[in-house]
Amino acid sequence: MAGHSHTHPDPGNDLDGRVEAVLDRLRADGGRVTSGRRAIVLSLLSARDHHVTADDLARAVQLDHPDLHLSTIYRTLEALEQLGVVTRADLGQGRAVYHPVERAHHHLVCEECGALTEVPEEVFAPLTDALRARYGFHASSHHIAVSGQCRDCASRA
Amino acid sequence: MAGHSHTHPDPGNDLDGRVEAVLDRLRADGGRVTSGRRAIVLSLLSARDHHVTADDLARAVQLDHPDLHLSTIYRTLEALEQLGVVTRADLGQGRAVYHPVERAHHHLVCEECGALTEVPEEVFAPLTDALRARYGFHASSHHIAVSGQCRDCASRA
DNA sequence: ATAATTGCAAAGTCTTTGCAGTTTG
DNA sequence: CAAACTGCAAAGACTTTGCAATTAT
Repeated sequence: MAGHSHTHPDPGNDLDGRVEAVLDRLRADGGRVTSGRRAIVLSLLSARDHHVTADDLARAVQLDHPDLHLSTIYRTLEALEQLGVVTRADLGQGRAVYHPVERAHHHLVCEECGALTEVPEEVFAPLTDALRARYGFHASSHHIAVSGQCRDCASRA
Repeated sequence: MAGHSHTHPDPGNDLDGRVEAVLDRLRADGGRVTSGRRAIVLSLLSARDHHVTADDLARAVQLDHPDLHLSTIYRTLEALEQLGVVTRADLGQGRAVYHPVERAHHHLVCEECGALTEVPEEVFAPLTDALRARYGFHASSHHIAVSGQCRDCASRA
């Protein structure tokens, strides 16, 4: 993403603006905005190419807000999820990752090395279409996790 | 409930024989066969159309073996999984279901009512082929859980 | 005999929840 | 001010593990 070179050294696209937009949605929903929440949203949006666990987020945010408790992270993530801002994807084993709702995608989880691969939704569309047609089942847009072996682990075997 | 043979070998398929076959594999692997393990295997194979959780299995087996502990179930399931006799499928939220390795299939998990739908592997084959071709990712045969809304819950919405 | 299995209790993960004190709008 | 958020501690669901006692082979 080539940056606009005028006055803002903003990475990619206007991060602060997007953060504020999310916070506004929170407010519009009757929620309050605290510095903790702002930090959480910022961290979440900054890492939009990564998937973060609640714990990842806690560690990141706690650099600046040492007292921000994990339970707050969970509660904030829950609020954001309800707003449709983030998606939670269960990877199995009780772990879940969160990420901003942008590109719809699914996940490949390597059972051996744990590697996470993102796959655009389109790849899954034929499947989800078939599930709807044949089973009446409406798959969630961001919640499919496929486990197996990643390329490296498979070739090593 | 048609289990009782008069004098026939079981019409559908010989359950006892299959149980013993599994137990033999256990022995062949250096394992021991206990009455608890036999009961677990029997219960597992009897319910092959159902998916059972470790807890389901415990409740079933404990009718006859009241002292059989949940940890034993888990350990036995782990052994059976290593033998390739059962598969464990993570459904998200830390829950897992086990079932004998027979028909390869995947799962649709309704986020609202929890309903579990089995889908034969063939339906997923185009997807898993694509994942292999495009990402080098080898999906496990029995481990895909798709969450979403089942037909009933979707129509109710 | 001896290595595997078992029950039990305890610990481990990840997540959720009840409360009382703080803060936001 | 009232409603919403927060930290804390505790609980919850599910699974794993260390041990000494038991049991299969």
